[in-house]
Amino acid sequence: MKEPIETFKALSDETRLRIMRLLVVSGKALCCCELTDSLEEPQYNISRHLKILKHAGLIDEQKEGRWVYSYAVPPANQFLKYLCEAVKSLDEEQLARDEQNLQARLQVRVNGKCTLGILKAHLIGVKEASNE
Amino acid sequence: MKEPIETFKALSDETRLRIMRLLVVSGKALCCCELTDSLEEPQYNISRHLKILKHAGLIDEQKEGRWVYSYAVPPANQFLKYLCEAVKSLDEEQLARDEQNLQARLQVRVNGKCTLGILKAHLIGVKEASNE
DNA sequence: TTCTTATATGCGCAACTATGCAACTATTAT
DNA sequence: ATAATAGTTGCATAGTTGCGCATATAAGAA
Repeated sequence: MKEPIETFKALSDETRLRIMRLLVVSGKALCCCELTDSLEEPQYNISRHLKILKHAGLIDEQKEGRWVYSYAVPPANQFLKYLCEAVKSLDEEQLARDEQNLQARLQVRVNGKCTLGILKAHLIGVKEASNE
Repeated sequence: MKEPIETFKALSDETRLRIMRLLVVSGKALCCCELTDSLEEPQYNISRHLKILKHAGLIDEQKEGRWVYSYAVPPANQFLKYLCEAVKSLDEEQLARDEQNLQARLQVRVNGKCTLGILKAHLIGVKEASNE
């Protein structure tokens, strides 16, 4: 009974749901800085939420030098398959924006790999007042 | 974005997930005391969790005299349909026990309606040490 | 070795959550 | 009207969660 609860909990946070959505719909393995730039959330939050998603068994990761690529684990049972479909079926503006940001961000990959780190400098350390 | 999050949150609690499961798989409208006897959780908790599920739009209710019958709302979109299927697909011992308790409890309905209140007296007010 | 950089994490805090208890409302029965 | 009963809710509390900040780790670059 713990497992499904933990899965629902993992998806109960907006940042985590946004991350899952990008991983699931893109089908790609994305590094922390790409997710940071796409969601426009502080890097340390992305990192923390990735850890929670991983602990819940929804994602896994693969290290490549300084970069850690996270990807959605292929659903191991019906329950996870349905949740995955549920995430895909969401139609929210925020998610569409994230996906656009990701598309743009993926353009700067070199040979299919991230080489740049976080481009939106204000997301690295401190959260600034947004003057946009 | 608030809505899917609230839905996931609603399903992130064990008691609520158990309630939803009973409502979804039985397809019936169940009153608070039937759920209390089935889940063997204090009545006031069942009541509170029903309120949360209702607020999340997953269930609705229908009053009949002193009884309040809650039922799973037919999923209004793909997202909810998938979640509903996910809940149905769960295979947990606890859920099986709940369903057995419910079947037994439904036997005592008269003309398809509950007439008895809570049968397991210790679930009414105070939570006692279980000597079973 | 030293610097840079991608990612991770300890700390403190404010907000939220589930719970037990007790008291309450609302509806039916006597 | 009074009692009984199905369900609700306010309060206090213990536990959890997400966040900002600062700093740490780890791996490549100079």
